[in-house]
Amino acid sequence: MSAQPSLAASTGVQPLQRDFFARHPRRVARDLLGKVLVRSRNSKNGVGPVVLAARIVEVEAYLGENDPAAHAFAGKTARNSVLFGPPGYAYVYFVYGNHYCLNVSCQREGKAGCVLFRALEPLIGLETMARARGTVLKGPRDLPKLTSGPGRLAEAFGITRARDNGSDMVSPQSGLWIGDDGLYRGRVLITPRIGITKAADQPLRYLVAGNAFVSGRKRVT
DNA sequence: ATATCGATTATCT
DNA sequence: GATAATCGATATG
Repeated sequence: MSAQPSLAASTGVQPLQRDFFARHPRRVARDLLGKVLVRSRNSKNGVGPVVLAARIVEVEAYLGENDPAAHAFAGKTARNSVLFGPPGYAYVYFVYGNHYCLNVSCQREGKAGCVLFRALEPLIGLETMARARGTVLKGPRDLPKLTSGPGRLAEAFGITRARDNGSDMVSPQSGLWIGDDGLYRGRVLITPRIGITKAADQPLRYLVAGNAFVSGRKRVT
């Protein structure tokens, strides 16, 4: 037994294996629904470790060099090099001069592919997320604005390219990882991807049916 | 409730 | 110089 309980133990979440990500982005995207994104890092004022956790409820698959909408489409560059590396690593990019977006690499070295995180359902550390978002929680109505949308969830988790690009999302020690708590059951809905102009018709967006934290307008299904 | 628009900068042509 | 895997504010029904 270690002196401190492991983060996996304290959150009740077991990290995913590398193999999970060594598959086609469509498979990975589908199977990421219901898993848990965990942030752990030392706090600045030394009060204690910061732990954030949220359930993944909406993602999009990007298919690499054959997908006109993917950052990997034009080949490997300094910006997207993580996508061409091994699976299970964080690809963080900056967009519209304002926001960071989080992806996880898939498939295998040399074969780019990834999944974009679009919405989360907060589980642990809601107040910290609200602070990071520059808001104060007054009621349940405020919760979706914390983590519904790729830019919002990145801000809530304090994700930046400088800090997190290239992090190993299979290792709790990296401070940003994905795990399974075995609790989730939900129905999956598949729709076209959002906010893109190329290949906008392909159904590569995966979401949990009826979940209140999914981004975009409410939908009756 | 839905539509439109401006902000702001890394990256690529 | 143009564009962008977005968000929040403002305008309008």
